[in-house]
Amino acid sequence: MAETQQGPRARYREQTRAEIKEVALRQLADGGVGALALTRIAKALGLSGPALYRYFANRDDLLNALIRDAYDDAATAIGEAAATARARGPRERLRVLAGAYRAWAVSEPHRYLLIQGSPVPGYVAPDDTLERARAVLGPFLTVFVHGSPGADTAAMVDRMGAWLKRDTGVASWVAEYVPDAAGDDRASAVALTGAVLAWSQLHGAVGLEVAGQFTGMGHDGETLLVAQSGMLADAFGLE
Amino acid sequence: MAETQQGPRARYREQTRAEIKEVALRQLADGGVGALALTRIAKALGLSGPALYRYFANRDDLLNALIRDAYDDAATAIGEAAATARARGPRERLRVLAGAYRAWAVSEPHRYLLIQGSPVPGYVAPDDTLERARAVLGPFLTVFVHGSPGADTAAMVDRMGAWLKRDTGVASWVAEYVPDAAGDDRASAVALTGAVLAWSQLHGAVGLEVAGQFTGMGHDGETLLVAQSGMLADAFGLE
DNA sequence: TGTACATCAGTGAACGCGCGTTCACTGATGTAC
DNA sequence: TGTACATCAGTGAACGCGCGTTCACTGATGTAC
Repeated sequence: MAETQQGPRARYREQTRAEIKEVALRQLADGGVGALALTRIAKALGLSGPALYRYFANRDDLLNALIRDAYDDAATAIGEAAATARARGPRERLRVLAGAYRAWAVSEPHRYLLIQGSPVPGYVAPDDTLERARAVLGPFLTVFVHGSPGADTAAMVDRMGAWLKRDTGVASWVAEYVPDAAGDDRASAVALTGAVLAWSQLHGAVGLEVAGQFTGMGHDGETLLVAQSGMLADAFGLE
Repeated sequence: MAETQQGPRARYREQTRAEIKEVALRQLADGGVGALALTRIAKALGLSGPALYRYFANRDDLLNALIRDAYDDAATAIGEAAATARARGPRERLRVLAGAYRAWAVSEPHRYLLIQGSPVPGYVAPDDTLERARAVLGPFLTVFVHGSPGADTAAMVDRMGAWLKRDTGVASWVAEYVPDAAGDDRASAVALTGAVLAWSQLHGAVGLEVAGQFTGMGHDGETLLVAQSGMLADAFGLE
């Protein structure tokens, strides 16, 4: 936003920050979170260790930045898919969104693991994480608003309804993505139920694929996704 | 098996090994895989560091043992649930198995993460891991043998059928758990499809719950599972 | 346009830490005759 | 039952390593007048 007002120094600074994150991601890619080491990043960039502290307060600060970026990137990918499929029916929109989610995760598994993998011990997520995570899931809400879930899902819809009543943050999030459900408690709860179910299914399929559990089966991450989103669409009577 | 033939020395050795694993699990529980440190385990047991090398060749060896145990424990839990529900219909059996899977995972999240979490970087799984993982999933095969999956799942059934033809290991695994499908390629593929779908769904639900993503929603791990297994049962026309 | 000053990037030395692992050893426990 | 020997648990010292982070500093770049 204020970028154009920044002098060359600030621009150079931003660039170096980007380079640091780039190297950090490469380390993450071939060594996991444990392999993220400031000293090694510095060396890779031809800098001395302490120089990095000009750009990030400490290791956790860098980790935070990477996580924020990952969420934002994922949200963008999902958002674009949602925009593309806006005119389609809910059933196909679900498939497109699921495909976009998987595509992003599979193309950069280490970033997916960063935001959805095992909780990093000792790491405390910053406050805005929740908001960013919601930006990723938001488009899924729109798929299910007009769905009518079956008997097995009834209990979950009730729970989600209660949650909406209790937590104004969630309520306004739902309202933001599905404004046509404003005031309709039932529709909001249904949308939320569908989104959480979709999230759970996606995490299962993508998490297993990323962990390499499907190797040898014949590449079926996409096939699995089609089967799953079909099931979910059926369960909500989507067209 | 040969336990009764072992002298007191061997028995004592087994006991110390167990104590080491116990402390290791405690470390895992409150610090993740990165917190597993031989020297700290030794200190906790009142031993010097090098003493541990009498019991485990190195850190990876200990990790292997923990992973093996976790798989075996999970397999036992699922196996017992399967035995309990043997007389029930497939729909309810699925729910019971899913509940048992979740119960085990939630009661010891660190062990679940050990076998299903992010791949540990640099760690190479031993050969018998596959076999143990199959022991966990085996009972799920029996649920779906006589199911008739819908259109969206057709492609996946085909893939699984091809996999069964290609990989004799999988084929014999399926044959072991669902002997009544012997020679019936279609039924075997259907059973395998259902099991993989169930696995994926369970991993999603349990993985998110274990990562703490559901906190604040009101405890709905079980509700989610009921919704999911209901959907899956519907998709396969289970009774 | 030139000068004085402030800001900022980056350095090198140093800190304390905990880690996995090896080695040569001591002393207790079990085994063979 | 007693003795000689082999086996095994455990120790303490030591290794090299890479880590995050602090500190006092140098030199270049930007800014104000």
